[in-house]
Amino acid sequence: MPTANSATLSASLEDYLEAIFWIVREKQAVRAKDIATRLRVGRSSVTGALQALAKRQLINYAPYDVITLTDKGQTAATDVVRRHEVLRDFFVKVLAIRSDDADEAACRMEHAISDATLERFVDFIEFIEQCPGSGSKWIEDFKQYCEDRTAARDYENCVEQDMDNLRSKNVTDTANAQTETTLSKMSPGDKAAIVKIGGQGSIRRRLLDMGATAGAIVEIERVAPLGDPIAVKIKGYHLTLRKEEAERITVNPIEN
Amino acid sequence: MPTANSATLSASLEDYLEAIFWIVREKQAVRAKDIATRLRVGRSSVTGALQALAKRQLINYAPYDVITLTDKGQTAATDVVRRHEVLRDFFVKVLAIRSDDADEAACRMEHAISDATLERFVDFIEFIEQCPGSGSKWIEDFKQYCEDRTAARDYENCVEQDMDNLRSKNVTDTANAQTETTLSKMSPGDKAAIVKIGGQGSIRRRLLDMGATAGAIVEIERVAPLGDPIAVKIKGYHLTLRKEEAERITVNPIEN
DNA sequence: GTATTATCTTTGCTTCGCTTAACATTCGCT
DNA sequence: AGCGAATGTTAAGCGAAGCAAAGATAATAC
Repeated sequence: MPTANSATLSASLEDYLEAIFWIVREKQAVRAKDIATRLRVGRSSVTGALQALAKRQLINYAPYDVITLTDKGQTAATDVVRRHEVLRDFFVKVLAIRSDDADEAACRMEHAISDATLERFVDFIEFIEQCPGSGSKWIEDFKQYCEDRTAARDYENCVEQDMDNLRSKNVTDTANAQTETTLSKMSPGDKAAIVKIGGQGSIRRRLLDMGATAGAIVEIERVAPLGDPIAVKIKGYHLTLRKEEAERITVNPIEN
Repeated sequence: MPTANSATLSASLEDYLEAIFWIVREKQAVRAKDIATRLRVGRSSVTGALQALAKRQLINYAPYDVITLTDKGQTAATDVVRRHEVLRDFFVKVLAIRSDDADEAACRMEHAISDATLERFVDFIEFIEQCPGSGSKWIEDFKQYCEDRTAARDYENCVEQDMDNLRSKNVTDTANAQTETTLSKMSPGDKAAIVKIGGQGSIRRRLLDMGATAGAIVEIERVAPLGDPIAVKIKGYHLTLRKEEAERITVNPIEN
């Protein structure tokens, strides 16, 4: 039943195809050695992969002969390369990730992304580039914000200074300092930016460890009947806080 | 050399761990059957995976006994789940992907994302939620833009109307209609928004097929000495245009 | 308290992707 | 031309992940 033929290409074979694509660009001929070096794989593995690709009619292959992409292979390779480049572009242009890190990340994710998702990434990048007025300035802000945060994280007790940083820059400039409240007063679905984490229990430690310094967003997920265990999400982490802990956390509600 | 023990967890084992995590949440006890159903896998495969997880001290497992996560397993599972949720949140909140599609996409990508990249996603989501003033309105615009585009794509000759759409909404509101030029006049590194694709050669067809309607961004990559073959990138596709083809494409340059 | 059913586990097999070691071929040099 | 080095291929084998079928155990029914 499981025909190993056309339908889908394994991540591994996609990598080989991609490698061939690039080597064709860089050099004239494609040698197995180059593929092996590029993919950090034994030469014999390359032979195996080439045979698999040939069986799928993606490359023209005969032992000891030069390797070329068939039309079908060219199409498939182009597709993989596009996925890679779209992801890398996104990482670089939007997430402000260093170019080589972005490349590596793209390499790993390119095999897992769905068509629909990929197109959304494309649209997103395009949208940003179309909006020099608001969009790219906004992205610039984000990049700046990334740098500040990373820098700030190195300090131990960075709560106050982070707060200042954020207040002055990114948070809405309308004066909402008056709306400050504590986490214990919020309801499920609400979001808030952390202003200050009081107390010094293990919770505080844990929050700081996960990077929940001032400015981080807390989302209230569930509040138990008496308001005691409060389930929140912060930086993607789910966390359950005691009411007394939540009371020591000053936040700035965000209108939805 | 390749120790199969602690260091990294295969994508498959991460899936099992994640499944256990969720089943613990939903039901009381974790039964192998549930895992099998959830992961669409034979029961015997589950046994195998459980043994592998037990060997890595991630679960407490004895034949025919109930399954629980060890502390280490709990940590590992939480980590996987966080990756999943961060990605899903990003897909839903930023890319405006339907919730269940987002879930599926996250499921596939969660095993491939690096720590650094994940944190950037977290920061990005946080940044958006912190900026109700500019950020989320801007994201709303993007969502709107996505819908418009998808709708518009259904038409055959949607160039003109797409153009109107974009002009009135997202493109900078300063009057830059005067700066229109043709693709053949741009230099490497330049970016431009497509205004109109003239002619009716196969290139036009190809451009439309890849979704390069008006508003799409073209990036000039290389221009040959006499300006004849022009290499461009559009929607992630690399494309080589003849000069005469490029002359028929009206564009709106984007200042860098 | 047994009998039936549902659920696990074991066994044995397949595929994939990789490895090392040995063998084959081609290339480059004199 | 011929020899050695570089490169490519085959063979054997390993671990991961999956499957089906058969055996073992637990849960339930009667």
